[in-house]
Amino acid sequence: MEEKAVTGTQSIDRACDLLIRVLNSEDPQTLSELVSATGLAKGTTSRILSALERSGLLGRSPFGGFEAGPVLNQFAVRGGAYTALIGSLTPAMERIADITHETVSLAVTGHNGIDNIAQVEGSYLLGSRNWVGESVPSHCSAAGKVLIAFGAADAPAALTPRTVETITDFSVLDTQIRRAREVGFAVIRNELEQGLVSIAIPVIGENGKAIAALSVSGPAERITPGDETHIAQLMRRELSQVHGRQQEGAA
Amino acid sequence: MEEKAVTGTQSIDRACDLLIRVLNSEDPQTLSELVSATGLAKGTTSRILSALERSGLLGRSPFGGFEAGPVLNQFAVRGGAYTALIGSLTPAMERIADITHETVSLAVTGHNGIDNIAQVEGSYLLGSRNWVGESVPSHCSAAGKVLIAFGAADAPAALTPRTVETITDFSVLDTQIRRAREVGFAVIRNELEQGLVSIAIPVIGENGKAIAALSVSGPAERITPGDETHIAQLMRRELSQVHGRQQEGAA
DNA sequence: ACATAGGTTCCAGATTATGAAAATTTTCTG
DNA sequence: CAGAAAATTTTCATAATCTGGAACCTATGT
Repeated sequence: MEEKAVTGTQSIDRACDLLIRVLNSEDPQTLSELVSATGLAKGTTSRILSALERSGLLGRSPFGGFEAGPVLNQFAVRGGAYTALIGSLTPAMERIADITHETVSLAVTGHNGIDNIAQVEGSYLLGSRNWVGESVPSHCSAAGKVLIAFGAADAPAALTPRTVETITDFSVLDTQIRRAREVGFAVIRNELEQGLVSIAIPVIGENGKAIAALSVSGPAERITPGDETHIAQLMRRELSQVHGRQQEGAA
Repeated sequence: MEEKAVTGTQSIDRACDLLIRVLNSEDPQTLSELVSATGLAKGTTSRILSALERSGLLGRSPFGGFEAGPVLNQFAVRGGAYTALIGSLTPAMERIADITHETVSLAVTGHNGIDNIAQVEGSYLLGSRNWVGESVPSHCSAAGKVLIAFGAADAPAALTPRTVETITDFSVLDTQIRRAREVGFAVIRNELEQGLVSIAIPVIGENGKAIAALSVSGPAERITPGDETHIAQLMRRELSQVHGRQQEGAA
């Protein structure tokens, strides 16, 4: 289990870390904040950030902090790799939301967990907030379980608990994964957040592998254990009516 | 005129260059392609790309090439810094397109030229294609001239010609910039592409400086020199009706 | 005007990135 | 399917590059 150390890229690893920290921060990050967050030397940090700024990957907020630069903002405007997938599935997601009145989400395997890439709100007032752009651990999300079950994601190295009901035992997780593979859907109930229930099915790409997960989420009071199979079937039905290929998938 | 060499970031500069090349390519880029494009050693390139992939900034296409990774795709889904600006100006752009029947574009100062970040099509069949996500040099676009005139962009170091009518003389450009500052709009006519006319006005931010440029583009046969002032006035009128602040601007 | 915090530049030193070549994997091709 | 060719990754000795502490700026606030 020895983490084989990768060498020859210290400065690049540091630069990537800094860049990603800035991209994942809501507000511009100052040099000092990044210095204390990373523990790097002030001079080193300044030099790396300047290089990233020079390349246009980072930019400076008018009030003096680092933020995403023109190159990446331009990239965002062009729309990332998920655009085609989201576009092809949005109609189905809207129909599912219409029928269930619950929030419908689309997620893919991200670099560090499961990335939520699209969401359609249900009509209930009490529902999930918008978590597009956020990531969750794979072991405590329905989408994550389904993506693991269908070979598109890995379980995290450590099963960090989010609630008292979060799965923290690999054998339990494994059992659920196997069951998900059998029945074709996965569920979480109070495992990510108290009172939150979510049911997910895989979105299968042209190569027969899962490329994303479609899920319905709502409060445990509304979505009973008896509803789970029904909701999964509903999602499968609507998904099967998505005509044509879903464009190139996303990892 | 000596380019003062920046030192201490060779590897990071190379990594940024590789990353940006991949992001700006339509198709996944293979190692070999990137090696010959950059002239770097094979081993070095492989090592740097692996580091970028490890961080999630880059990913591997199923067919074996480098493409934007999950971290950046997730960033794109969240919507970049321009989202608020585009959102607040889209209604005005649509009204302008309705009235003129021509294509209306929004551009900001990018890292290497002028970046087109939004576009509304006119009703004419003959019109500009969608160039959202692309960049043009500042000296041969109307948006670029206006952004230079209002202090939001710089002229390129070299005035590379795009057509026989492209301005290649700094004194001519300077005269036009000064004129643009006086009349409040800028024009290109056959300077970016034969037959293409574009008229741009600045979008002024809260701090009184230009943050973007709004432009109308169409064929020279339809947009005569006599129309220029008229179109600029129309744009200014619609822009002035954008209620409220335009959110935080973009550099 | 002074002090303070935040940021940049400098420089000697050794850790770190480099690139040629070998090893490995993948992709053609007959 | 084998065997060759191409593409990619890994290895390793070398020195060039990056590092980090301290000095040096420059805003901001008192």
